[in-house]
Amino acid sequence: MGSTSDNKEILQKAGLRLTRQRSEVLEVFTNKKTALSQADIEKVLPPQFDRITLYRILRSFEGSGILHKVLDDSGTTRFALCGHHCSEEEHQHEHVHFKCSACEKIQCLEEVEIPQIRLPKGYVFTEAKLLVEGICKNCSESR
Amino acid sequence: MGSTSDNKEILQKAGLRLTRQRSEVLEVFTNKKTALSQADIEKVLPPQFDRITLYRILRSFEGSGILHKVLDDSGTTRFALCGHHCSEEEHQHEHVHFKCSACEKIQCLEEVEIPQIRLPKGYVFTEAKLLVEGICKNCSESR
DNA sequence: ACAATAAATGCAACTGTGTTGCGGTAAGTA
DNA sequence: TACTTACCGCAACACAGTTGCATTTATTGT
Ligand SMILES: [Mn+2]
Ligand SMILES: [Mn+2]
Ligand SMILES: [Zn+2]
Ligand SMILES: [Zn+2]
Repeated sequence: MGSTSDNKEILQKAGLRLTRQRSEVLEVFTNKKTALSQADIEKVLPPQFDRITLYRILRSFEGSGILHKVLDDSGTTRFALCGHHCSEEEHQHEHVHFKCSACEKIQCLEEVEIPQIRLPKGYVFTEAKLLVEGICKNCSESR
Repeated sequence: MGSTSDNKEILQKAGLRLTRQRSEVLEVFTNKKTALSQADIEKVLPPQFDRITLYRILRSFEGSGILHKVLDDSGTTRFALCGHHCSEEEHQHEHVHFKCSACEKIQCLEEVEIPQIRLPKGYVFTEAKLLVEGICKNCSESR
């Protein structure tokens, strides 16, 4: 449950002003625990919430290390809350993203690290992004 | 260099008719060896080439195992040529995709396999897609 | 509490990608 | 060569992404 003071802290740390709109968006992310597309968020936000404002909030959150993009071959961009260690200077996301083919939800598996990759000679490694598809815990248990 | 007979074989195996348009698209993929977005392809194709035709060719190639989608957090879908073992029934892509932050090109590293991932209890593994970012061989050598 | 100021919002307008329907065209086949 | 059906090309539309600019509002200092 994201309290107002939590939101305030998060935004202050990021050097962003605390506005009603940003709080609402943060609420959405702390309630749902999955990666969300802009459309997903719009569905749960009040209908008068401005589309462009949401768009800019998402980008600014991404830039300042509050959210990170999640890879997905569906074509639509999704975002998820960053962990502790992310800042404007550096994002740290060496964890796995899991997409459930039953419920279609994508979640961060913060505890699952991406194994070391051995690249061919000449290639320089910077970062790895791993999407695992399968059946999530929820869906595999509920049957 | 993709010869016409190569193209014919590829399409026949996929159960698709050999048309001028499909040949042209296949040419593009065999010449450039990177993953390509629709916009990338349009740039090199003759300008009168129909956008929707290209769209449908890409989807039908994907469905029949000639092309596969490549994950990318840029938002635009990219495609790359599948290896030998892909068919309409099953795609096999347990290899790494590499995105160069200098030239922005994405290529398949067919020889680099995705390591085994150990998921938390309750999660069922189906498939993994890995994008590695860094500097490609070309860019790291040419300086 | 108030004013100053810089950041953030809201609206309009536009670009580009993705998607479907349908009538015409041409590839495969006998 | 003629037939059948896949494929193409065009029109039209849905929707995500993006920018400029005027207005509002959170923050900071008085
Ligand atoms: Mn994550
Ligand atoms: Mn590949
Ligand atoms: Zn699920
Ligand atoms: Zn490069």
